[in-house]
Amino acid sequence: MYAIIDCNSFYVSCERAFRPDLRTKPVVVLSNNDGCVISRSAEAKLLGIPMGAPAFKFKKIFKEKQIKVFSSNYSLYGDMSSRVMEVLKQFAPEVEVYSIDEAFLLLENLPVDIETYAHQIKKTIFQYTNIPVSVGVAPTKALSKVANHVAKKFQQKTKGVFVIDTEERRVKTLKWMPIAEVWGIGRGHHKRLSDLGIGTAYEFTQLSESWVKKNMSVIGLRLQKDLKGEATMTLDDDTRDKKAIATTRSFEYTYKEYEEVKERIVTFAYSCAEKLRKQKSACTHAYVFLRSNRHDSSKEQYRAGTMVAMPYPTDSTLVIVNAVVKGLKEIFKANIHYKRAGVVLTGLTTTKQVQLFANEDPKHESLMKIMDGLNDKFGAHKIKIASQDLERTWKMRQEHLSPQYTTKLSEIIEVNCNERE
DNA sequence: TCTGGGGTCCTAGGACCC
DNA sequence: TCTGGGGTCCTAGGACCC
Repeated sequence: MYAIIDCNSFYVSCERAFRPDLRTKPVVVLSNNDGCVISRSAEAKLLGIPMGAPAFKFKKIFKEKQIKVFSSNYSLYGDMSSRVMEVLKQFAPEVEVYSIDEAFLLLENLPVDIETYAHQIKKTIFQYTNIPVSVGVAPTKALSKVANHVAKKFQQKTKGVFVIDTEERRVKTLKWMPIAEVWGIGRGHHKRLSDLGIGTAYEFTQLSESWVKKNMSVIGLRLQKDLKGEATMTLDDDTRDKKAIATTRSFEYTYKEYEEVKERIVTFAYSCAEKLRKQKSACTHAYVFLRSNRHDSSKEQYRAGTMVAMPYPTDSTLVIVNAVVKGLKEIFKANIHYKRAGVVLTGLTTTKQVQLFANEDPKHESLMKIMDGLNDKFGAHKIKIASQDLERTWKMRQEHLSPQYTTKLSEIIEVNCNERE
């Protein structure tokens, strides 16, 4: 049987873990730049705050309804996530970390019945991390996601755990499950299916395989089989390397000048190259893109992107920066108000393969080692290259940031003192 | 004033090869 | 009458996920 463990309102729960006073209050967490709502507590949901709500439009409501607002604090969430995953590893030999707040477990040879075991998992995670989770258990991954949806939806009744372990229960659950909520059904597929009169997951399982294959590709077909109870997906090995590495951002303001945009692009490339070396990969291509503000129709709209090839597979910040600047020159257009830009590295290979080519100036490798070492020791972005603005680091609006409870020593001491008080 | 960011996989179609 | 056919690789774009 597969279990999926999913943290409830994860970012909000991370903030609450260190603020017990907020445990029953409405809380939301905002995206980068304090742009829109990306996590809501149950209380905030009840007050009608939708997912993705633009913060500036809801400012008044936040105040009126006394909703506590946080800027996103990714180092905190990342750290809390690893703690949750560590606890999970005690419960199953195989764990697939599926996202920052979810993991699949393969459950076999259990000491107790499966539902009791699922409750034990939930209880232990809360005990060790203060993070509430929901658990769905079923014979296939897609069905376990359905079970998890039920556990979340009927929290009182299920106590956060739902198991699909009989054919009768599978059918009953799928007949209730709205097709739009099924894992793997997005907007496009939902539209196509509802045009056909399909409203529930069960009706979807009754469609002919040829129709599903034709209209939803082999992915849709796999999903259909999985929902029928025939497992087509196994646990993924989550140690495998990424196939693309991206750094993309919206800006706090719009930029018009080439030099300003270039400085941002260089910083994005720098950050990508760092991530690249961390997973010991090299890249062959970089994609650079620019966008105007799509919400501002009074200004000229512009979007452009280009793929640039590296002279050889590389992990050197200097080579990558040169390449993306070349790409930027191709797509930069004057008199545009730029709001968003990004760099995506692709064609990733392991560094070992790269050494076969050995085209790179050998000095780069030792230089990169020193740069990474210094940034590691003295804090990210202390070492920069000449085309980066020395005054700034990331420049993001973060008006409601919580302290670095788990990763900064002074904060840890402070929290402990408060607890003692 | 003000609307996120980082990923995966699949398919169709073009370029190119023999 | 009749104007090949099979294959690979790459890329853009679309679908989806959290």
